[in-house]
Parts: sequence; structure tokens; C-alpha cells
Amino acid sequence: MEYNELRLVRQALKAGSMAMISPLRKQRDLDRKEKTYQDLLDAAIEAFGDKGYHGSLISDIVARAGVGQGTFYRHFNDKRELFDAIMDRFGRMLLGEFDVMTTHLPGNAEQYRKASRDALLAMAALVEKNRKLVLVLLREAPTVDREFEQRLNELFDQFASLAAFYLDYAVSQGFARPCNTGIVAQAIVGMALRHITKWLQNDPKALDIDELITELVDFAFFGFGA
Amino acid sequence: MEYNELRLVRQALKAGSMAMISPLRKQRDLDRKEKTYQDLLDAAIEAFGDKGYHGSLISDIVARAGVGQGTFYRHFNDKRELFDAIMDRFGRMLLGEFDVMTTHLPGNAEQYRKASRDALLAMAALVEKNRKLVLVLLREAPTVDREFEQRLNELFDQFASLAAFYLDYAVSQGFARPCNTGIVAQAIVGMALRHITKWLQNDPKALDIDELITELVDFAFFGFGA
Amino acid sequence: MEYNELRLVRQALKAGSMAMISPLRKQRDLDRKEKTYQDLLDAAIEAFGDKGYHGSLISDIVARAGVGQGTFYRHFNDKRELFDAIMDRFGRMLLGEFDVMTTHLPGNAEQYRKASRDALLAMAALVEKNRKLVLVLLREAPTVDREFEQRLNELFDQFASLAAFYLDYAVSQGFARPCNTGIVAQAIVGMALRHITKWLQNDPKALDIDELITELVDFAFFGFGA
Amino acid sequence: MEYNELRLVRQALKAGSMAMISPLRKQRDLDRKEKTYQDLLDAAIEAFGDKGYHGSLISDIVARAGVGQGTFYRHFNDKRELFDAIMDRFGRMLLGEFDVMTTHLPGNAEQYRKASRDALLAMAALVEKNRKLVLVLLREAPTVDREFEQRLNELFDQFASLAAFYLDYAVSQGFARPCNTGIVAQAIVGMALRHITKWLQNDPKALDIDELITELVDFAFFGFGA
DNA sequence: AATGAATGAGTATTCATTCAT
DNA sequence: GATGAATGAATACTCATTCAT
Repeated sequence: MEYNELRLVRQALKAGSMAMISPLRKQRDLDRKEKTYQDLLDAAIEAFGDKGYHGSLISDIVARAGVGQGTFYRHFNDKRELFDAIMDRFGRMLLGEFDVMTTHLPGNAEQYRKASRDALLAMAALVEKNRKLVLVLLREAPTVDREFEQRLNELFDQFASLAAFYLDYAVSQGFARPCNTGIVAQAIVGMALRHITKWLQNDPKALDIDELITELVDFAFFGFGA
Repeated sequence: MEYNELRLVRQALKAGSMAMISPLRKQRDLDRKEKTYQDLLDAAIEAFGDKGYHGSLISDIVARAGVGQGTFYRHFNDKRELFDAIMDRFGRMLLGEFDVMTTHLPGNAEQYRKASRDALLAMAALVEKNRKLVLVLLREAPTVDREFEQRLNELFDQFASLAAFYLDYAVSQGFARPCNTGIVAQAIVGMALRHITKWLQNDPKALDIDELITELVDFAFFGFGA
Repeated sequence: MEYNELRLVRQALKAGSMAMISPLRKQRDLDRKEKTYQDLLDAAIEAFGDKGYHGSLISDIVARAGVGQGTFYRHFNDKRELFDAIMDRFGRMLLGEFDVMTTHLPGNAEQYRKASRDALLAMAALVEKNRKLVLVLLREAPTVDREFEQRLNELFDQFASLAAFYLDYAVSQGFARPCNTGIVAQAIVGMALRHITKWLQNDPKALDIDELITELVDFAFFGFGA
Repeated sequence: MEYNELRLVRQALKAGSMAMISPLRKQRDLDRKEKTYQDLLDAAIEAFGDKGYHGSLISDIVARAGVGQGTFYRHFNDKRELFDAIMDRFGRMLLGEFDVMTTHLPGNAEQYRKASRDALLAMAALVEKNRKLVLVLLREAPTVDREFEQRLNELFDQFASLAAFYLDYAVSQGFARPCNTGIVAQAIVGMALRHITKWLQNDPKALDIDELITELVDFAFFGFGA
């Protein structure tokens, strides 16, 4: 942005000769700005959840965030950019969560099933904590933009890759049946997505998460065949 | 010139003479109207596929259909109503397709797997024939309207119910493992949806549909466990 | 424009099979559109004259033209494009005017002065008839856009070139003093511009145009030296 | 850190103790203010030159000046007032320059021509030194405000009056031809303005200023007639 | 029945201005 | 005195909808 370049150059030239702004003030300004920014993201998630991305007006969002209309444009160029920021923040959060999951490769089928259950539980907790956000991403991202649809898919593919990696390992260790692990991994992602979607659309309480996970893990391991 | 004929008829009507319009003319008008109607639906599917429901303007749609702006409003009250018509037409087509699938209950596991493969093949053929339409429905319906989201879900639930019915039967016959068939059925729908979505977003040729279906059916029957 | 391309293609494909619009209707529509277009140009000249280009709002212009706000955008993408259209129309008018001035090369000094006076008179009449337009172009064009400033200058340069051509000829015929005709020609254009500007800014009646022209021509021929 | 000193002083004042600010500090503050003021004027000239008066935002100007947005309003109430200040500064500079030109009335034609050349040379030097400023004034002043347009015209008229005065004198002395000196004087101003404008818009180097002035003075004295 | 120019309510966007620090 | 984040009134622009033909 031309404006900022110019600013910085000039300011550098003048440094020392002019009144300096207190670092205290500067920090407070930064904090205020960051607060406003986060408020806008949160307000947008609420708004998108209620009225959808396309149905949410800038005026809805700023009203929810309790800031002025113009403030929006100090932080984003348009609604799309805000959605971008939401996805980014979510992505960073995901990374943060899954960093923690240290990757012990399971030594046998039982450990594998345990690990699967744990991973699904962690995922469920994440979704539970971010119901509206997840709902918005799943529902709206594909219609905001071809690029967002792509990004969402890449996310799913990453999960699928992870699953495929574990599957390949299990096959090599002999406690999984040889199969096209790529296809199976995507199928597993699909299973999860379908249940997440149903869960988000219905009453969150009307669900025994432990039973659900156990059933899914059993289904994935044993199939439904007798 | 056709137009002038029309004009004369009008003038006669206006004059209060209540002249009969020839049945031939009436039929031609009706045909023309129906043709325009279908053109609009097709144009809309194209437009929604390219720019999304929210990104498609009435002007886009009529331009693609090759009709005037005002013509749109002789057929629909608004864009939502047009989407409604698209879903209806698709629903009728689905019914038509699945009417044919007579419900022979499979007598053993092998028949079950055969029936599953056949059903998936039929589904795949349907999707193949209506790529853009299916893509639009999957992608856009949830954001058009709460009601459409609901309708789409009911469709998925119907597929799940059907699957659950067969599962319950198989369990009762002893060639399926006792399990929460509701959960498993939804999982199966999810598997299918995930692969349909990936298929639609990528090159249609880059897919061996037979292998895919075989893998999925095997996975559902046997799981990935060794 | 994608829209129109599509339209035309589709329409071509359907031609004959669909209801044709009466050529009468089509012509009336075109006429109406052209009328609206010209109204907008005229209204804009008035508005720019009164409040300047930058001070005139789209709402001012459409109000003066007596059309709706949206109508503006059916004809122009923005205010700049409208100014463009105004300049174009003026350019075409200029061409039309000066087409008529057949180029008799003057045979002697007296003919030369006569021709000069006539040209200036024609110019004065043109300015008189388009006071506001000329005022707007001279005053606003340089600040609308670098491109318009350039265009205006090219116009002046064209006049200067014409003048230089006659000067060169006169020099070659011996009834003009050898000089840098390029510089002199631009000076002549400047003289004219200065007087046009003053004329436009003051009361139009407070000016004896014949005297003015005679003085200027004498000055250009003889200089002020005794 | 200078800032903290300042803060302490403030606090003391607030506390009601009405401590004297050291005259040194007072002077330093004044100098800083004056520096900022001049920086803003210079930045504005640059900005107006690049983007025009109407195209330059307050934010552009403060960015170029390297000061904060709020600082602008400690010096001016709005952009117009800043333009005013620019014109004032220019006016004072003009006065300063022309003060020096003592008014020796030329005794004969040759002295007259010499004086004319000298005046034009001085003018050219002034323009050369203030290219952007002059360009801005010529281009923008007429569209900033009716008042500025008027002021600019008065400036031109002053030049014209001066020229007319010398002309009248020359006529009375017999080395200028009797003519409508008002009209001729304005024409001379126009000649100058046209060439200044062209000069400013093109490469400054691509001009032999001495030749230009000689040609113009010759033209004004002798006309182009043989 | 079809048309497309015109419309204006609805919305996004800009930018001069304020004000707490 | 200087600052820059926040503001919202002013304005540009969009696009579904109407209507005369």
C-alpha cells in the first residue's frame, strides 16, 4: 500500500527531529485495534451462522460487533476478506490443536482403535467448542468463492492423507487389510463429515457422542458384514 | 410476421369481441411457454454452477437463456422460486430413476454386495448425467434458504433410511453384524457424498468408477481391519 | 461484456423459433434510450458548469435529466465515462463545423487577415452557442484525469498546427516574416484561449466581438511596435 | 525521552500549579509547529501535483508529510484552507520577486524589448523553481472554488494591467502603435500562459528558453506580417 | 407471451473529522 | 502539540422488479 510505504519513509527521515509517540500509547492503540479486529471476526461468525454469508450485511456485522460502519473498512476491504480471516484463524487453531497430538504409531489393532477414538473425541470437542464457526465453514465456504471451496477441500484432503498414512502403516504391520487406502481414507472423512453435519444441524444434546464414536470406529474396522 | 398476427388478435380481444383463439395458436403458445420455462431452468443450472446461486443475477440467467429480462417474471416470482423448480424437477427425475429399482431383498451377503454395487452404479450414472445440477444442489442448497437445506437433508435421510432398512434386514438374516444401523447408514451416505463431491470437483475422467465402488462396498462390508 | 455476447449467441440460435420483437418496438426502444443518453449529457454539462465536475453528484445529474439514479448506470459506468462522452460529442461537433471551412489558401496579406477574422468569428459563434460546455471543458478537463488533460492539449495543438501550416505558407509566399512558426502558432492559440476564458467568465454581452477580433488580428500581423 | 518531559509538564499544569513553561521549550514547540506546517504545505503541493486537488485525500497529504492524520486539523480546518495557504505563500513569494524589479520605464523600443525579455526570463526562472506549484495553481485553482478561480484571474489581470501600463506608455512615447492596449495586454498574458502550460506538461529540458523568449518578444513587437 | 429500458430501494464504500491518550 | 483508531454522514453503485409496447 503506497500510503504506508510513504509514511514509513518519511517517518524514518524525520525520526528524532519530531515529537515521538509514547510506546505506551502505541501499544494501547495496537491492542485496541486487535480487539476490534477479533470482535469483528466473532460478530461475523455469529452473523454468518444466523443469516448465512450472503445474507449478512456489513451493517449486520458491525452492529453485532458494536463498532461503526467505517471501522469495518479499516480492517478489511470487503466481506470476502473477512471470511478469509475467519478461515485463517480457524486454520491456525486447528494446527494448534493437532500439534499436541503426538504421533505414537499404534502397535496393534487395539491401540489403533484407541487412537482413532481419541482423535475423533478431540475432533468432536473442537467442533463442540466452535459449533457456529464449523457450521459456517462447512455450509458457506463452498459458495463464497471457488478459492474457499478449494481450501476447504484441501483441509479435508489433509485429514484424508493423515488417515491414509495410518492405514498404510497398519497394512504394512498386518493388522489392516490391504486395500486402496486413498479411497478408504476419503470415505472415512466423509463418514465423519456427515455425522458432524447432522450433529450441528440438530440439538447438540440429543447425541451420545461416545456411542457414536464407538459405532463408527467399529464400522470402519469390521464393516457391517457378519 | 407472427408478431403482427398476434397484435391483431389482441386488438380484437380488446375491442370486446371475445373472439376465440384458434386451438392451434393456443397450443403453440403453450409449447413456446414451456420451452422458455425449461430454457430458464437449464440456463439457471449453468449459471449457478458457474457463479453460484448468490452470484448469479437474473440478468445472467436470462442472458444465458436467450430471453428478455421481463420474461423471467412471467415464469417465476424470484430467483428462489426458480431454484425451487430446479429441485422439484430433480426430485421428479430421482423418483423416476429409483422407481425402476425393484426391491428384491438380497438373500445372502453376496447378493447384498451385488445389490449395493448396482445401486451405487445407478447413482453414479445419474450424477454423471447431471454433473452441474448435482454440484449446484450439494453446494448451494444449504445457503439458499433454511428450507432448502432442510429438504436436502431430508433427501440424504431418505437414502440413509433406505440403507438402514437393508441393514436391519441383513442383521435379522444373520449376514450382517448387529450394530446401530442408523449411525452406520448415515456413515454410508457420508462416504458416498464425500466421493461424489470429490468426483464433481475434479476431472470426471480421472476416476475408475468400478474400482471406487468395489473398494467402497468392500470397505463397508469388511472394514479395513485385517 | 460477457452478458451481451451470450445474449447474442443464444438469440441467434433461437432466431425464428421464438417470438420476434416487433421492429417498431425495437426502434422505439432505441430512440428512447438515445433520448435518455442525450438528456444525461446535457444535464451533466449544466451540472458541471454550475458545481464543477468534482462537485457534481450523480444524483444531481440524474435529477436534472429527470431520470432515475439507476438509469445513469445503464449508460455509463461512472462519472468519468460521462465526461468522456461529452468530450467525444464536442469533438464530433467541432469536426462537423470545421469540415465546412473550405481551405482556400490566402493569396496575399489582406486575404490572410480576412480568413483569420472569419475563422475567429466562426470560433466565437461556436463558443457562444456552447458557453457552458466550453467553460466546463476548459476548466474541468485538466483536473478530471491526466488523459483528459492530454486530450484537451492535443486539441489545442491541432489548432496550433493548423495555424502553423498557414503561417508557413505565408512565409513561403513572402507576406509573413520568417519566424519560428511553431512558437508563434502556440502563442496565437494562447491569445485566443485567454480571451475566450475572460469572455466566458464575464457577461457575454459586455464584449464587442468585432472589435476584439480586429484588434487581435492586427496585433498578430503587425505586433504592437510602431 | 522528550515525550516524557512533556508529559510531566502537562501533569503539572493539570494539577493546577500553573507552572511556567520554559521559554526555550515554548520556542522549540513553535519551531516544530512551523516545521510541520511547512511540511504539510509542501506535501500538499506534491499530492495535488500528482493526483490533483480533488483526488488528493487528507490521508495522502499527511502520509507524504510524515505526520499523523489528526495533526492536519491542528493546522487547517479543511483541505480548502490548505490550498488557501499555498496560494498565499505563492503570492508572498511573487511579491518578493517582483519587488526587486525596479520599474525603469524604457526610453525606446530597444530598451522596451530588453525589459520584456528580462521580465519573461525572471518569470521563467520563477516557474522553473516552482514547477509543481505553478502547475497545480494553473490546473486546479479554477475547480477548487469559485473564489480561487477569481483570485487566479485577478492575478492574470494584474499582469495584464502591468503590461497595459507599459504599452500605454510606449504608445504615448511613439514607439508603440496606437491600439486597444487592454485587449493586447490580455493577449500577451495568454501567449505566456499557453507556453508556460506546454512547458510544464512536457519535459523541462526540451526547451530553449532563450529562443522561445526572443521569438515571443519579436512576435509581440513586429507581428508575423512581412 | 415476450421484451428491455427505466427505476429506486437497498447496500457497499469512502473519507473528512473527532477524540482519547 | 501530535497521534491514529474509530466514526458515520455522504455518496456511489447494484440489481430485482415494473411496465408500456
